[in-house]
Amino acid sequence: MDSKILRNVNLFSELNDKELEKVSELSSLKKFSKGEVIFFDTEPYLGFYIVIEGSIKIFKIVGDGREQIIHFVYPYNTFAEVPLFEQHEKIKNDQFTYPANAMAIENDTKLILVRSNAFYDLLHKNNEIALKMLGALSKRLRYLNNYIESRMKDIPHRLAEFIIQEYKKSGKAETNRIEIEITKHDLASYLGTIDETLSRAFKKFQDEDIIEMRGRNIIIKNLKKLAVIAAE
Amino acid sequence: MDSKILRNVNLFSELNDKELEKVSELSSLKKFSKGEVIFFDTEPYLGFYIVIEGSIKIFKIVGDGREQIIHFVYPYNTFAEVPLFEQHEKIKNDQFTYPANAMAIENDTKLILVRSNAFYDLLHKNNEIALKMLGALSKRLRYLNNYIESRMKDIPHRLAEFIIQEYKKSGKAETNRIEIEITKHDLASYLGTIDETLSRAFKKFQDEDIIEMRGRNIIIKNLKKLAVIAAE
DNA sequence: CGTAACCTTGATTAAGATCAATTCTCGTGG
DNA sequence: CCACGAGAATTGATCTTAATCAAGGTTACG
Repeated sequence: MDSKILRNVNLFSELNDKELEKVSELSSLKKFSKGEVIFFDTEPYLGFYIVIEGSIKIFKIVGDGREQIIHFVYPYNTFAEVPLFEQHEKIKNDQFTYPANAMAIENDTKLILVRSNAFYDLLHKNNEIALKMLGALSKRLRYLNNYIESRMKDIPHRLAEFIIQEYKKSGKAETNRIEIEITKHDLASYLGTIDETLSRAFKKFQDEDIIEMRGRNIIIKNLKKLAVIAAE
Repeated sequence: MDSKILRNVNLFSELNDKELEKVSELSSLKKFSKGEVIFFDTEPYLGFYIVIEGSIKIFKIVGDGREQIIHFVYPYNTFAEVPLFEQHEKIKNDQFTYPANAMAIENDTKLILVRSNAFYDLLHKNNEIALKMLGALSKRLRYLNNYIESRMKDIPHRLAEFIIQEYKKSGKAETNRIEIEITKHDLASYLGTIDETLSRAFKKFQDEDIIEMRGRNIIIKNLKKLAVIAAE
């Protein structure tokens, strides 16, 4: 695999050529098409992934088979690093599985798999990497904290939060139009609900003249009201 | 503060005397009585804590003022480490607050506050500490993952999970009796519900002859059934 | 032994899931 | 270019779970 790609990954930015080469040797580029499963939460842990192109979703299956999306991962971000820090012997003996399921949500999704064995040594030698990982994990912890907090609010509330978040992400300067990149089904799952309930929440916002919709495009007509709903 | 106490904290086990002394200098032992607030999520971040004696709860306040307990912390465990790994400049300028609220749940709860400035240097020099922190954070991530997963199940399910977990913790060998250490109110909040609903769930289990209760003592009469409920 | 904190019980209400139909959208082949 | 069909999205009716509201009962402890 070309070690040049790795250089763009924030996690590896401090590595010298030799180290980069080492990671590269034990990493591999993998391609997935839309809907393809990257791993199930029952599979033994091999290593963590970096998204290079496309996007993936991390999800759990609850009781009756419904999926609950925990997050989406976009280029140059990593996922499934957590088991790395278990006792290494256990990973070697396949005693660890992935903590959730992962699936590609776009065609031509390109990922790098970094095998845990390769990474283990590096982590122990290179303090800078450990610190970067700490940064990444703490970011994830903060995210999960927010996630848990927002799960205590009702669905319109969560949807309002989501729309505002997307609005902030998307330039926001000149236009009030945002486009959601995922299917409504995935959005419902991400918000912790089902298609019908999401649909009704969208309808409610339209009836109240807060948004206008055109397929996957949302035009925000009353940001203030939306913010009020999101805030409480 | 006596640096001998610090030696018992797993996080610091690899430190030499000099390093330990350094941490000690910038740490302080604090005592709290039951119900005393350690920090609110609106206060600027000073550093993380280690529980030495007693116990504390970490919680969020949701919309209407109800509290939602995220976890309990017991002796020799740390809490509120996450903001440590933010850009240090921001912490210095008080731009970070604690991520949630913390309160003592026992009298004579003794905590050590490790100020982030002291710790910052250490973390950058001592790879072993960074690795231990990685272990601690990944453990927490796994915990939150489970927490999110269990929040998708109904209350009897979550209660069954809790009872089994407690049963496993408590020796479990000879007796089926377990004692819950926290109030039912805190348990309700931890399970993400209210007192009345928890009470009804307990009643349901008693009516079905799964458990028997005597105050805060639970006698498990049918572990198998309990496991079935917990499993789905 | 009295009072406050803790816990339980019952009746009612509300949010969202489930079940069951439609309707909409869009790509494909005739 | 149109018609068809499949998947996506919407809508309505009903059901379930747990929150809310309102009393009571229990326990612990000064």
